[in-house]
Amino acid sequence: MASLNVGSLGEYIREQRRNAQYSLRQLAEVAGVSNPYLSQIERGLRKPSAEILQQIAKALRISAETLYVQAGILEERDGDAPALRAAILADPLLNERQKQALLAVYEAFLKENRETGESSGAAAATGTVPATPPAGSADADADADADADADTGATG
Amino acid sequence: MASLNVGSLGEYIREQRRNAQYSLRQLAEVAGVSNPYLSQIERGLRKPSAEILQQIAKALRISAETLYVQAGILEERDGDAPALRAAILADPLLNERQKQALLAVYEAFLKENRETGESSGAAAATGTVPATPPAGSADADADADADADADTGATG
DNA sequence: CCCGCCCGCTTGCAATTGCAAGCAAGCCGC
DNA sequence: GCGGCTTGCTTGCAATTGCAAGCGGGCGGG
Repeated sequence: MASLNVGSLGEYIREQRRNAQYSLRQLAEVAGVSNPYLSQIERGLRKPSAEILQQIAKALRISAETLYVQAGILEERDGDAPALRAAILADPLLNERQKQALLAVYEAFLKENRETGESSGAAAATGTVPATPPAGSADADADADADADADTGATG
Repeated sequence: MASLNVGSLGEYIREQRRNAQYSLRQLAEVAGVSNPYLSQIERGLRKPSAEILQQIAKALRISAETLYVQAGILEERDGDAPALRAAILADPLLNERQKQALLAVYEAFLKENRETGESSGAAAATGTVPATPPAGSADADADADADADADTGATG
């Protein structure tokens, strides 16, 4: 696996963790992995197995597939727009009429966004749900420190 | 990972390999893994990484996702309504309002289907494509031997 | 008999993965 | 100042992963 992918995986996990306002130890605990290992993963020093990615994803409340894609072990649904199209078409719980209807709604929204130039440019593009940290802590201070570390990490 | 899953993974790979009429060594070579390791995988003695599964799947000309599902590192798609939910929430081209709207439509369809008991239950099977073996060999004999081994392997 | 080829599997080992124990630094209250 | 707590990271180690070298067996041809 190219270290480039592993690097982006770690950055991605760190980003999601911060979005969720978890400290490294908090996420490690919730995910059931050791905090040093999670640190190494975030810094791209280790390449975690799919099981570990699954655990991390679950703790971050994102889909495991998202992390698999980042790790390069799953193909991206290439093209964000086609991804949802494919998902709609592949959903076994919908019949053909409903699929087409959903697609039509989706296309209408895309068109609307193109015309208004509006989209959810929120950083939570991956559907991250900011979770409350498990324990109270000096959140403001932790964020400040985390930002400084993030700059350092980007160098790695 | 429960050894049960690993066991079924190995059995599945062996089955697909036989369908493709590959010997263990042939598949190992095409997949780019060592033949002893492939043997161990098939017998459930080792739990391969996603990368190895990817290589094996490619050699067998099946989707990697199929093997991921067998290995338990990917959720099976069928009946997995949350997958489309996740896709909607993950789509970066939609804003929050549109995401919620699409989800509402989706939920309405699911409810409709539950009441009518109707859905397009087209099950896209794993689509195994038997491939021709890379080299000619005593296929009949190899199959006979392989069957005997298969029985032994099932005991393990 | 021999040899060569094929088959699947055994075994020992190096590299990798994931962890436990612990470090250093920052912040806060006394 | 101190101690207690939090933070992210370092380090050594055990277990696991994947491989190379090789085994034993079957088959066919000389």
